[in-house]
Amino acid sequence: MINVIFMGTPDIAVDSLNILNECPEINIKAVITQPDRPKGRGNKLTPPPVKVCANENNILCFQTAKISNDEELIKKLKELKPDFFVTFAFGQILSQEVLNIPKYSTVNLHASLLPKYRGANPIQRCIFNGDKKTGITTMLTVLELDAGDICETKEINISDNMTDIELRNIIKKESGNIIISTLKGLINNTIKPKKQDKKNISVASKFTKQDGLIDWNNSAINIHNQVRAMVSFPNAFTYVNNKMIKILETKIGSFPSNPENYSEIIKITKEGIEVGAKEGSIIITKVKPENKGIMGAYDFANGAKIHPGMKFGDKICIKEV
RNA sequence: CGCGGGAUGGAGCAGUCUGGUAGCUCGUCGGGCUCAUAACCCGAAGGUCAUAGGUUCAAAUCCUAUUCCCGCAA
Repeated sequence: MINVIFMGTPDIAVDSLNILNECPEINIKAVITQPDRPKGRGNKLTPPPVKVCANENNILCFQTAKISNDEELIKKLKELKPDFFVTFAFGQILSQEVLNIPKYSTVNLHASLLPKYRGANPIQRCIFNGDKKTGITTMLTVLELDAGDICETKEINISDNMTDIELRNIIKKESGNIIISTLKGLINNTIKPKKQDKKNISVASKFTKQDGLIDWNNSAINIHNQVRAMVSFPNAFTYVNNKMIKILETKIGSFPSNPENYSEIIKITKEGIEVGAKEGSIIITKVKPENKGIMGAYDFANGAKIHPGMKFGDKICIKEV
């Protein structure tokens, strides 16, 4: 029996926790997650998804804002005598004292092919950059962020229209199996962790609201990648009639590049609103206007009286951030 | 009680301030034109205006309460 303590927070980690929990050779001694946070409309206190999952499965669950300073929790963790810590999107940096607790090691799941895209936002960044493939990596956790030796990797192909939500769901489903095989491999000594290739290191930072503003002087393919990388957050957006609209889904259009028509609406069809960009055009197919729900671009054009010849991005007034 | 927007035929919206015949762009159905069409022309069906009370001769519109949906900020 392998004794594991699982550390994670958001939804993407929930499947892995479930799969580990169902594995007969693995015993989850406890789950560590972030505290409940005020969230959404009305600032309601919301528990992290991993906590909800732990409660449903009657797994011991601790919440802490900073594990490396939580002497009481560290003491409890030592008493549980875990073989491994497994971390996945935990959102906290572990101290050396914490890393020393498990009998074998701390294993981290990371949603990229390390050493590419170290850091907080590997899933969205690889789509944003137009990559054709990414993957999942298991690694030994060290003090430096995502710099530990690599245990196993699994490659995932990114299709041309895949969104960050779709990619996240794939990773969510796949990651449970790779972590189990890594734990077994480490115990049986069939996995020999390898150093990361320092030449290929890159860091993936989080997006801010401002990263969502569409630059219509950008190429059609770059705008398309921006839109599909940001569907969950913060959303690609532009302005029309002095109102903000979020753009949730696009296709590459067929109109040729013409510096005169950057940001101009070329035509409106049932398929969507076609807009000029550098190196091609973009067909907007799904939008979310200010204070409205998600709707088809054609429906939006009907109601909001959008016509060819109008331009996106006019009358922009962005508040200082 | 963090701030704010919204609910009107099948879809997206206007009308509400200033109460008085249910409107716009589409969709659907029927007909016409066309080699043809996501185009154009003619006609039709389809709405307890979120719910419950109140004010009024009269409420989508004003007042009160309720439900549901959404944006922003953290």
